[in-house]
Amino acid sequence: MSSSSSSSSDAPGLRVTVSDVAAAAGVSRATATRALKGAGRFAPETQERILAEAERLGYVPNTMAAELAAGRTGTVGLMLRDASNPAYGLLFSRLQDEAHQRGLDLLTVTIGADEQGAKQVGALHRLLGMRVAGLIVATGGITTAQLEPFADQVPILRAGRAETSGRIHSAHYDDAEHGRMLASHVAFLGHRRVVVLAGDEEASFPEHLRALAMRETLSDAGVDVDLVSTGARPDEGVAEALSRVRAGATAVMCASDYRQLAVMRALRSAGLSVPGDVTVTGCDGILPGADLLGLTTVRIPVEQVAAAAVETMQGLLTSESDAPVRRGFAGELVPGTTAGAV
Amino acid sequence: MSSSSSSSSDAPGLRVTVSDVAAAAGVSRATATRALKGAGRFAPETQERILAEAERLGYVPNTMAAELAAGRTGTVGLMLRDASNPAYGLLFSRLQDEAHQRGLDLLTVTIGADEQGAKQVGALHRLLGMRVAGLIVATGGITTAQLEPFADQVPILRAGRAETSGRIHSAHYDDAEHGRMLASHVAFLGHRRVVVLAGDEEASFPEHLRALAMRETLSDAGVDVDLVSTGARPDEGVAEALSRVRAGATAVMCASDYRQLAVMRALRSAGLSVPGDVTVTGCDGILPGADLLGLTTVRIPVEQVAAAAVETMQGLLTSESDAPVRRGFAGELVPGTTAGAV
DNA sequence: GTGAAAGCGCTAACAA
DNA sequence: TTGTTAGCGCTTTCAC
Repeated sequence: MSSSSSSSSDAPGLRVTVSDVAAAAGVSRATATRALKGAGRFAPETQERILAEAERLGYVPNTMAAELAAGRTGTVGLMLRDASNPAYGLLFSRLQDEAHQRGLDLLTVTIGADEQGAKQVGALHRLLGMRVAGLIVATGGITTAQLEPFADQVPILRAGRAETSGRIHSAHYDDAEHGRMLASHVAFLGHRRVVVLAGDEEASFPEHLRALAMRETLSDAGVDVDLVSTGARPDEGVAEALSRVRAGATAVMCASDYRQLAVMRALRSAGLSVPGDVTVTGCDGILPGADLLGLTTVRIPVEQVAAAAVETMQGLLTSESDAPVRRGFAGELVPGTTAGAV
Repeated sequence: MSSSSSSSSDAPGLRVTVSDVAAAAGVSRATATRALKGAGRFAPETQERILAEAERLGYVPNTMAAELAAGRTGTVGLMLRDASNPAYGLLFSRLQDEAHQRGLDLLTVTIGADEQGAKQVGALHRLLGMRVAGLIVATGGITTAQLEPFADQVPILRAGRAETSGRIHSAHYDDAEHGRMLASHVAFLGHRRVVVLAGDEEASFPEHLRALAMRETLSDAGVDVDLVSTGARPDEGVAEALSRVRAGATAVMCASDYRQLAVMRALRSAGLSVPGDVTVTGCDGILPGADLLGLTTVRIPVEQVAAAAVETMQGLLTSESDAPVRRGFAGELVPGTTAGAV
């Protein structure tokens, strides 16, 4: 069938190169390349033959070679925070979907939430080393300062959390608004003394933002606020919160659903009822089964943030606009059964 | 400071090449390469100088070029099922951790649970196109037949679900055992008529395995079994299950925690109490807050599977052994409050 | 210990 | 329409 020279039958798929395909089809490498990707000029019937040979040989184009030669990359790098947290898992999933729909390829590396700075930078370099066309950063573990040096060489967008640098774009949750929504709800329910439980700035910036907004909103409403700020682990500070409850607080506002779960556990073993004795709120709204638990929370707009992130990235990739893009999104209050009137 | 020729100051990091570094340090490309990666021969002080220049210029090695030239890849590809499911999110997270600890780099692509075959193959080719050194497949969406052609060119390991092909390795959950564990528990509690609710073979193979094992174990114990087999969506078949309960079944065994949640929702709105009126069980045990809901389930051994997967892959990468590796792991029964004695 | 040279597999002008 | 010719940035013998 084929009238080429020096082709080996029974070729091992991944070792097949364009040259092999070209030889098998009796054309030059250049023609094969063009026909294979359907760009440039070539005779339809030539293409047919080439495609057939490629298929027959099990040709899988070498992406690295292609991108190296072309001098550009078709992929966008994604740095993700540990996906064991469903909120990040979902964000990951949605980012993937959006990218896929828009024809962008995503290459993902993840970093544990608690990794050292060195590892974070390592992951960053791994992606940059592949010369990704753009970078989406969905982890708070990497700082603006670490990102900034590369900002004028490749578009960088932070997803999930707001950015302060003028050179880095973002599609983020409006966590301050989330805090306000929940705080208003609690104040409206008539609570006059409230504990706000959150990770500190270091441990979780989003939680920190939420907590600050809660405090402010509550204070403005004339509510007494006990701010308990702790580390990253959800059970930290729970005991402290409990003692404040015993001292008279009627509600515990948690900066995340994880903390809310931890508080509910503690309350349960302390024999206190929710919301009978204490009102509890969280934030995230991603947990499957949250409805059965009746969690009072805010459902964060993961889908919107993901869509905005990918859309913005695509815009940055095609246009040459320099203006920093910043888009914030607020979620929706989910009034559950864990919050009650005083 | 530097006595090189034709170097531009203020170089843009990602555009810096070894040649630039070499020139800046006054050595040849070859020497620079060696010193940079600390392999081969070079004078310690030369290396020092080269490293310093690299640092100063913000050199980020081009991975594609490196791997193309070297003819090998340092990364393992990971095909992941949609991480919005916490069980996969956690698996993802643990695989990452393990790989990281063992010095393997993971490159991830994900595919929605419901994607067409074409997209799955597209993702597979994307990874193979990068000439990954190995492939870990953590999605049921891709079939053995699609994988097999490549099995002798690159080690392939399936994570999570068992493999039947003799050329593909696996580290998987022992889902049949999970089914047995739960069924024994329910039989032990004295239920004599039980509904088993699961996705069919097509929709979810693991669920299918669990369900079959449940049915067999229950039957062997002399229990009447109503097998309700449906599609992938967790709420499918719930109405059917309910009607069987009304017809006398005292327990609903779900093949996943998601279904368990769906059943509990339905039961709640139907005014039936758990476990008073009906016993409900699930499987997965990954949901945060499952303890608060009192879910009766099996906690699948994600950590063990992830560790085995990466460990095995590393072995395959280094040794030349051909023997298929198959390792199955069973989880632990989590007796909750959703299952009661008759 | 260091450098020169020959590619890795592919793409992209430019000729033909 | 097709082929020729240079590379992309890096690695790696193999001489010096």
